Amino acid sequence: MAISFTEENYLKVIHRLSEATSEDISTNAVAELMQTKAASVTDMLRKLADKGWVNYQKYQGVRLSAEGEKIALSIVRKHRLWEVFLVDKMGFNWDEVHEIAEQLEHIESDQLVNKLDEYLGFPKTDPHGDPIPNKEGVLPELAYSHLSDIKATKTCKLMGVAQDSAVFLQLLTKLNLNLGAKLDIKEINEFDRSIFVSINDAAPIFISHEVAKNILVKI
Amino acid sequence: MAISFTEENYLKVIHRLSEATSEDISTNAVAELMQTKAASVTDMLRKLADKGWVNYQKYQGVRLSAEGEKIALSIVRKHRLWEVFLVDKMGFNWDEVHEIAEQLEHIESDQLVNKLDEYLGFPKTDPHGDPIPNKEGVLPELAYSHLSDIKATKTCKLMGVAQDSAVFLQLLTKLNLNLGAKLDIKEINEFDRSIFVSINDAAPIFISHEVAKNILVKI
DNA sequence: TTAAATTTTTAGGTTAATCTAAAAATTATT
DNA sequence: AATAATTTTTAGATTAACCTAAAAATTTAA
Repeated sequence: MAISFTEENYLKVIHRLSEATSEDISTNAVAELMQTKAASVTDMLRKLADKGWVNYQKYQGVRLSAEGEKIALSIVRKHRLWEVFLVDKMGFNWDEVHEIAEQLEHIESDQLVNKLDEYLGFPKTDPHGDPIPNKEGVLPELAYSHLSDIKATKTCKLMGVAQDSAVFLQLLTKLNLNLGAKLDIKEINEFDRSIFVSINDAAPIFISHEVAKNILVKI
Repeated sequence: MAISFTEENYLKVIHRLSEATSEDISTNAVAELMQTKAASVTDMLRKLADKGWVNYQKYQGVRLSAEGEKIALSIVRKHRLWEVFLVDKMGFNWDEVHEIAEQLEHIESDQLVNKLDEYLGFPKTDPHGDPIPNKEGVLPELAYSHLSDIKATKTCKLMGVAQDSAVFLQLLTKLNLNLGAKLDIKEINEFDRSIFVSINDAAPIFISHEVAKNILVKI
């Protein structure tokens, strides 16, 4: 069935919200991420339900159907593969690719996506460490922790970020916090939950809880 | 000023029609290429004129303004660069890339286009031999002849095609008529204007006038 | 457990891009 | 040059995606 860019974006947003919870997704939550009004969301949810891509009962919130999930994952796959392309082949920085990938994710050609995947060497994650679904829509399992959840001084490796905003990514770059960086946690401060950490064996620095919450590490 | 995909497609079509003539372009001609109705075209032409991208007086036809020309050329540039990408990097055949490039040409990022151009080695033509405008919108001059216009037996080189349809391109591929092929014209038949020609020194074959009209050669 | 606050939906409109049918203008033909 | 044929425009609708304002349902709090 034909799908519009807008419908794709709704499915993507519902998918994103569903990853964080097992509850049904509220109209308002969708509205906020879609940067639109709740009334518009209600209209669209009814339409998506008619097409069989979501399960929706009014006042009860929404969740993706199996088919909706499949579509959402194919968009995520395209988004993340294009991000790899932009960074690895086009030479963009990791904080510059999100907006362009938002456009490229809507290009429709399974053949192209699969050729791109091959051309990039079947990457498992995008430049922010987010997992890339394979052709069948299966996400590789990556068991990462939020840096903020770590309770003891130890060594870990930066594997991803929980936020793609340019300001955040630029800050990380400035601090030398790139994908793969080695982190030696020296101290965890109870007072403000800041972390005193050495990055790639450099002199240790303080990292705020706010930043640590958005850093994913492998222990 | 913001521009929609549809507006971009109208400008592209008017540009294409303008290349073939110095006259103003008729509403019907635009309607045919846009696969829509004349009434819809009239509406859009008024809108494009309001935005300053075309000069349009009702009943008098339309032509691109300087600014409209600039936009159209930037779309052509993107379309053709993406076609090179699809053939050279993704491994598509020249008859498979048009539809995908129709989508990719609307991706908005000057930075991306220029990086792509560089990545591809600043190609002068696309996989069909069509010239690629540079960053400034200047088309390289390629003085090619239609094979059908050649009057005497001689040797020439296949430099491009005047049509991108998949059936035509697949026929050329079957006949070994690829970009760069050497053509030895052995005979030109007055009766049906067919051409007896040897391709890359193979045994000569007959090529119809209809096909010859759509082949561009360098003498 | 009722009232207050919040969330969600409905009702009624708007805009962009399209359509059909009819009217107006232009071009071609006798 | 008048009429016929064609092209183009106008008028009035339609659809997708959005909006605001008001009504209805749900949740929270007194």
